[in-house]
Amino acid sequence: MLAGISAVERDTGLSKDTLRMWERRYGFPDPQRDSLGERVYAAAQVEKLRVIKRLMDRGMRPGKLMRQPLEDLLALGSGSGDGDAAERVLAPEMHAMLALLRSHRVSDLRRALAQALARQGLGRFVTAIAVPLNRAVGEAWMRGELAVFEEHLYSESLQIVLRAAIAAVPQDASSPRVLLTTLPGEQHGLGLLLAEALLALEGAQCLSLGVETPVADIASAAAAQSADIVALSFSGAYPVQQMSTGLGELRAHLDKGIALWAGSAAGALGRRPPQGVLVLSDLGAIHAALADWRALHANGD
Amino acid sequence: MLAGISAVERDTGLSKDTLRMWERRYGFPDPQRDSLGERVYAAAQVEKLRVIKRLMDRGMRPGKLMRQPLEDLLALGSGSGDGDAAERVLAPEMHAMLALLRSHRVSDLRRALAQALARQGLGRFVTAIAVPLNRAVGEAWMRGELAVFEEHLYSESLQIVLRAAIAAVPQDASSPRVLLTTLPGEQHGLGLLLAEALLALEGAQCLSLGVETPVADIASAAAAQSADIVALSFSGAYPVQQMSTGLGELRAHLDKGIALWAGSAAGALGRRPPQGVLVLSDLGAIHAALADWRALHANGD
DNA sequence: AGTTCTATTTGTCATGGACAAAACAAGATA
DNA sequence: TATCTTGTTTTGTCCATGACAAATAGAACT
Repeated sequence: MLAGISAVERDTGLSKDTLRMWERRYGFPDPQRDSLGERVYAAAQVEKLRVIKRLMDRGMRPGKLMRQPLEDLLALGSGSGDGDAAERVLAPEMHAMLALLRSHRVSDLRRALAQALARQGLGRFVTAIAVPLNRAVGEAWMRGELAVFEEHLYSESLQIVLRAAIAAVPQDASSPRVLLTTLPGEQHGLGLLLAEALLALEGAQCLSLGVETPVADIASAAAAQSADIVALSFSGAYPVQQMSTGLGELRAHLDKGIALWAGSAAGALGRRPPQGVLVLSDLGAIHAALADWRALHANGD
Repeated sequence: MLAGISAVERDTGLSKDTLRMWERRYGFPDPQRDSLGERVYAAAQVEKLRVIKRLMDRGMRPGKLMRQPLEDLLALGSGSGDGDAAERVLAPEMHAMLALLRSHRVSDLRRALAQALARQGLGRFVTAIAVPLNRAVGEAWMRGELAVFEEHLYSESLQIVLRAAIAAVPQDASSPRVLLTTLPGEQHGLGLLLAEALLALEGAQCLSLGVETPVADIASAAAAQSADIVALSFSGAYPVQQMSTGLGELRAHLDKGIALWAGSAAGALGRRPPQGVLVLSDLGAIHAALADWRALHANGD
């Protein structure tokens, strides 16, 4: 269970440069060396690095995390939830779903998701089930209660259910036309799918490019499809600087008449949102944003 | 239209180290420097790097590609097809689809795909339409006839059609149970989806983990789901060494009774396939492989 | 409490050297 | 002719260290 620096980079998302720098500055990680003098990381250290990465995505700083033992880090992870109470109340069937996931009853999980969807409707399903479940899965992973492959199973199941639901929403030629994608480096597509579901439900005409579309190509696509809105999705793991730069560039490439929305759970961008970009800090904000857009473009634009 | 080394790494898939090394050895790329002495790549060079990368994925060596002008590289790309004749004959409606893609008629493209699927059946659709279309799209991209976002549109459309088709295949509790995924680093999920379609069609019970599952987790998942077969998909861009190492490791983690299949277009692995791994060089090989498996496990295992 | 300024923290980039693994070429052997 | 061995070239990754700007935290000040 030993990994070279390249594998660690793949598995943690931390660059080789960063790994070496941390070792130099903080003394962690502390890899062994093979006969060639190359770093060899023990599995436990890789695990700790993954936890640290996830905590950093929540805004914590590496210098303080680095020396703490793994246990304390895990405590940090579950303790800092700011909406726990609300979630626990909201979660009648969520726990059942988590249990299904833990016992690997995938088809039952998929069925439970589909049933919840049918019962509550797509809109409530997204905000009341999918979003809190996402967070719960992430936290369970960090506490070590969930293996990576279980996270994959969850992600796939939800994706299948959502895609089917989106396909079932009737698509008339209504406005606005929304182009959905993520910037290069953002491989997380679930948020995109959730946004697409809500938008489609509100009668917007959605077109998804999938993940990781270069800025110039987003602009081309928006022009070619005569989109009214370009909606980007960001996960907490996306570097703030890249987000800011990317949004600025895209805004410059994009026709003035096209709105640019950025959905991001990370609050960091909230302070200085680039001009001409609407930051939605929450999937729930989509409804209001769409209403605003429609009010502004009511005169048969 | 200038990019830092980090952006080039993202957009080309070439590591920073490789980019610097090429510059040192071959004199290309030849970036300008900003006021800080950092590399700044012109868009044309990034474009050429992308083409070179794709040619290398086909087995060509960088030393020879590097000094040739872009035009010659493009010629290499389209000329070296080894099945052109067959494809041109097979492609009655493929060209129509490509035309739809080029004119950005996405909903029409999706409809055309769905119609072809309904007419020919899932099996023939995959081998006679999806696979050659994949290749055609890739080549068109390399000739500069297709923008990145058009490739994304294509990929999304095909994915939606395929997922719907797979969901429509009745899933009884028949054997074998197949677990599908890709190794870390392989983000290309279309091949996986195509394989899943064919397997589901043959009555196998498919469970996909999506892309990039760590080796240890694949093994855990296979055990938890009591899979009979683990099927991995590799694109041409996947490093041969990583493929070989990964397959070997996975084979070691996996129970002896579980078969390990690797679908790879790259022939490079064909020479030295790791022991206990069945290499399928072609989606068409799935049928035979499954028949073999069933023959071996006929006695109600 | 809010704002400006300074100090610290942190990630990324550059350089140049080293080396193994892969690919290739050539010669030897069956 | 085809296959195997062996030497050579090509190629990517890794290492160490130094430098610096951008982000953040903390302090001083209005």
